Amino acid sequence: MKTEAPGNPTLNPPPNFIRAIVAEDVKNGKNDGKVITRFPPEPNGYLHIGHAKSICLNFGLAQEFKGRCNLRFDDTNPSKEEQEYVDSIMEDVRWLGFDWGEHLYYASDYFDMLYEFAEDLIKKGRAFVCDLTFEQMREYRGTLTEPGKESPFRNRTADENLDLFRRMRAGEFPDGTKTLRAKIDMSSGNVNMRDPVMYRIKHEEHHRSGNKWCIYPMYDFTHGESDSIEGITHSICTMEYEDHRPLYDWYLDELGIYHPRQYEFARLNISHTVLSKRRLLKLVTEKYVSGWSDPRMPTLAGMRRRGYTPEAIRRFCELIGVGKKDSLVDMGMLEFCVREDLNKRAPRVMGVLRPLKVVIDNYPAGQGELLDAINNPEYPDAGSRKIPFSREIYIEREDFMEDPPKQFYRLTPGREVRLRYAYFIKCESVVKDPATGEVTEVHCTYDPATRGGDAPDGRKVKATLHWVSAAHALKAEVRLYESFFTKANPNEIEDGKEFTDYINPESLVVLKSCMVEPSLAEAQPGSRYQFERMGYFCADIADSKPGAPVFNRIVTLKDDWVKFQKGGK
RNA sequence: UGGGGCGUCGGCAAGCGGUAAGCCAGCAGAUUUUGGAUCUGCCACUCCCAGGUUCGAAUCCUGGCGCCCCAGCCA
Repeated sequence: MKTEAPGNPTLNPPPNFIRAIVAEDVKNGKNDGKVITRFPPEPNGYLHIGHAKSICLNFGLAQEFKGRCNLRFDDTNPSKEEQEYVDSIMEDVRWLGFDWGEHLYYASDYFDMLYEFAEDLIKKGRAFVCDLTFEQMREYRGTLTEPGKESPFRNRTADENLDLFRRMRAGEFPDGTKTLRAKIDMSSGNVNMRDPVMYRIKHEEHHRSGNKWCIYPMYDFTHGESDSIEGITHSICTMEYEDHRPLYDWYLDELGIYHPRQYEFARLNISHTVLSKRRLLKLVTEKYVSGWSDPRMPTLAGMRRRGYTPEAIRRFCELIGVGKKDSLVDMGMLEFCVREDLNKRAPRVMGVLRPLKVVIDNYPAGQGELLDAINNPEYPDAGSRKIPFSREIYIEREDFMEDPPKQFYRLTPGREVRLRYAYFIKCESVVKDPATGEVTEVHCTYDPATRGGDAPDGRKVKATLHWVSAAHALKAEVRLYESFFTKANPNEIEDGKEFTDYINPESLVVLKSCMVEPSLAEAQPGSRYQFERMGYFCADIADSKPGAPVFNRIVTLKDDWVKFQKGGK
């Protein structure tokens, strides 16, 4: 089968406030005109479309301004992080089309330096070892409206703190018994500044540093320093970190090291899906889906398996823009991006999802012929192919109606329609299951003069149907995917409900007896097609085999008839 | 009577004192061997509200209102 056409080039991204800041800095020669960004995932889950927005922003900025973007794993919590996640993250970033070159980093590689920074702050009297328990610390922290109280351990001498901290590192104390805290301001309106924890004791093996450490630095104490070490110029993160910026700045200032600037943008929300790691993890661990790469998941792995292209996802990230306000982007926007890409790329093919047998009574039995079909009208280079035609064919069940409404102009008793690339056929009679009354077979006659699909006498038909020759058809499994959640925003949960209550029971419908044209026997796993009139489909990466294809529906075609039916009822 | 952020079309989103871009969706029409694609046209006298400054405000000021985030030894 023909390979798909090349993807759409990425267009110039529209302006946004972060690009404007970066452009201004470059213009003013700040940081010697260099732009160094970073994408800093924690390896505790799979990347999703929300991460794609951040990846496109960070790597996109680096590309545009001839700088670079580092991939840095923010792996400071050994209890949640795993190698499986770092592997998947690297695979997904590459698949999306970005390259970090040599610049792969791990926060855990900075543990030695971070430790020295911590000792430095202790010596400067800006950090202390605290013996408060979990519960006590919560009490001392105060509330959102009341200031906190200072820890009774806050005034230990630098020497004592140093000794204690070294002994923490040496493993002398059990988990949870001591922390290293920054000495800032317990009465700050910003809770992050109320003597935040810098290090905690965790006698746990780390996926990279093994058992070297039993104390691990907190995010706030790690992130800014990591940015500083790497010479990051613009540290871009999501809005919820805005409250952390004063702390980010405090550490860097107290340490007196290179000070990148942090900027925040609003995270992505898309309708009819969830994008929180906690919820995605729940869907996986509680088996609501088959795994992180279930085609219904908004993970990059899921979208890849479903058949989404990296080009479509990048285009989407470009279209939605970057701002600071909460938003809920319509899933239709993402679907538009895949259709836009696949329309130009995907080879056309015929496949009948719910077969209805049609017998062409005046076509000679035992005879057949090969007809020409264009592979992609949007991409002439894709050429054409031959498809077999014979007396018995399958058409889509929904393309025939015995008693149709006026607006239905497909096959119906007495009506003539076109079989794509084949002949005009006219319905003469139907045979029904006597028990159920269901139409099991449609009998037609064809007009030999209309071979190829045009009537020499200029006769017109209203509809063109896709079909597949019964004798030559290849049986295929097709997985129809629909909106994962029934509610536009599954994060808005009514009392007594859970977000999982909004999962669409029809988000996956498996059709085992589809009939597709024989050329699909060679469909390579991962290859994408447009099944004419039905949508875009992708041969499943895991389950599709030559001769026994399995297709995932990526997205339907826009369909005015479906729209009409929905609106009309 | 804590701190931070945000409010421009049904959904995204430009706009940065000179009189509301664009995209998605929707609607109407043309065209069509995919009810696809393509093409045309329509779709915010108005920018959360109220005052004020100004010749002139979505843009500046004041005061309201609404929404989001923060009290992990998570990131």
